Amino acid sequence: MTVGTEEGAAPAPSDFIRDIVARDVAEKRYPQIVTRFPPEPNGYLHIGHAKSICLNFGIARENAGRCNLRLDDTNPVKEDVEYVASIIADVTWLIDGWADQVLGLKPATTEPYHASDYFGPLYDFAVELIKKGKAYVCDLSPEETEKYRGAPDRPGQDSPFRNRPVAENLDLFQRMKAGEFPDGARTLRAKIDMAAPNMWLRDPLLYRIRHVEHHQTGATWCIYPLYDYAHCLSDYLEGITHSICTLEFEVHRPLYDWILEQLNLPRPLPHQYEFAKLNLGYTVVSKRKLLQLVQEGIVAGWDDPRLPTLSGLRRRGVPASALRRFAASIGVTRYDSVTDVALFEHAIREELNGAALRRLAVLRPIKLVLTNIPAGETLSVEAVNHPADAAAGVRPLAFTREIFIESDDFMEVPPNKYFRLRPGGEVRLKYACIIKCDEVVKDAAGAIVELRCTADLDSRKGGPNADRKIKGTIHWVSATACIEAPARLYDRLFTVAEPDAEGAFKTHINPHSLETVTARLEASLRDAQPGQSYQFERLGYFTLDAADARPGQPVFNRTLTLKDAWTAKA
RNA sequence: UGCCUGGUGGUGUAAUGGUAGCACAGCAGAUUCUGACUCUGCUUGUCUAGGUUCGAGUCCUAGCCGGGCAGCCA
Repeated sequence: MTVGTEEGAAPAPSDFIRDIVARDVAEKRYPQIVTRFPPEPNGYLHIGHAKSICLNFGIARENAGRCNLRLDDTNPVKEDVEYVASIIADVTWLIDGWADQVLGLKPATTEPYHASDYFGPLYDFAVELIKKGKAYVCDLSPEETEKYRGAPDRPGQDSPFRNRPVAENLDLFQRMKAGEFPDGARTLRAKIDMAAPNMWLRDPLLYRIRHVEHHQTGATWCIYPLYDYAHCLSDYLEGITHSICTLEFEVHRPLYDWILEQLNLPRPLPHQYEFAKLNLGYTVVSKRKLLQLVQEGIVAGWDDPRLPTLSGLRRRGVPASALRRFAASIGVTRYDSVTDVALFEHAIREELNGAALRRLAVLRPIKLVLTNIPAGETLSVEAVNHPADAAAGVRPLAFTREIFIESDDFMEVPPNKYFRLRPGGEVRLKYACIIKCDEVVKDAAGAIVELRCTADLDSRKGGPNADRKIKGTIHWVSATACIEAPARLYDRLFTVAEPDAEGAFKTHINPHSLETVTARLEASLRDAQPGQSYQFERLGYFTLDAADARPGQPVFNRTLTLKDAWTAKA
């Protein structure tokens, strides 16, 4: 098998974040570059996360650094272990053979880091903030808190609890932790500035009370830190140097820096940098919307091959290397763009063209009888497994009197420049020989029943007519030696490039995003291997469906069609 | 009418005061036992207006347009 070469094909990626890292390396600001990928376990990872994973792990591998996988699990109400398992599987798959050597896990384990690992130290830091007069316990209700916050163009008001004495704050916070108060009764807030133009500096909440069990820490805690408080300190505790996130966190950066500053921690401190998240045409990349598609049964599950989830893409047959190649090709900027799916499809085709074994299969068959081959006779022809890789070898193909060809490959009244089969016309059967169409047999209703043709057996490889020039070459399978299997033909899930432009993405669902046909396949495909890509020649790339295929009973998913310059025009 | 941030061909990106380049897509052609792959060529761009400068996509000013921010979500 030929492998993809996305790392060798492109120059080392360069972008504004890597420029910053390079500068920090040159100035020796850190002993080692350490990044992190911090998903919240409340959903499945998607192609947008792949961009972030490739960025963070890429920077680590280019700088002999480390990238920690960290589950950002500070909100037990929304999170679940189901998601933890899928996240680990997806990240492992995506970086395997590429950046697995820089994957940071908890020391001496195969466990990823968890923000919940730090609940203890985080509590201690909070006590310190209180002692410094930088945080206070607030008794305002959620509604009152919102009211006091003001609005972007209007300053907020100080909470009446803002100037509580340190001793009282300490006592109250300890009692919050001890479970003395119900959910929502009190919070711990940073004491910053209720008139700050940046809303996130208006005494942001640090801790809230939630009497729920956590999937990692059980019933140990009933107060849970909020993102802004937990994230910067988790970064600090892990020795993260470059904390890379998406643009919507930009307004949080002053708070990230503020918390670390107040604690007077030994330097160097981590720094946050933001980049634009991925938007991809003809799909949605948002956990919330993906969840909706799954829950409403619009797709079959998180790993539905039509979804841009990593598990869906994997099941569809998209190799991890194609995702990496794609990520490298789109770059990293602060410009909020919509990437053309063509860029993604190109990356997939680049990888698959090199990696896929060639096979013959017919999706929509027409029967074709070669009248000069006796019934019951089986000729054998040789087919190559990969035209650009002789080491991939050859295989025999059964060639018989009755075969199937693709219905698209015959037209009674063809348009100009159609160089497939037509009445009285000739075409080459790939790897076999040239045939001539003598007769079109129809039923009473006028539908084509079969084509009767003559084979020029001298035009087989090595024969006297082997080099006869014929414009068209089509694929085929033996009608008597083929096998049948379901082939799932996927198309884009949405009919428009920006399904969520008006916020009603579900009105643009493509009703034809999945068509299942019974394909006729060359017999060797009975033993198709899981995880292997196959190019059904002239049709596209296919792979075994990991969930539904059984040994000897293949089920194929179409990853992607081949580029098609003919039907695009016709 | 608050704050932050961004605008380079159809799309994604590069150019860090000095020839606007690359990839994708599109178009045309060559090649082809895959109308694929490969190869060749072509079309298309610096949001606007001023200013600084020998020279501006880049610096300055003003405007226009887009994104983000008012969860006890992340």
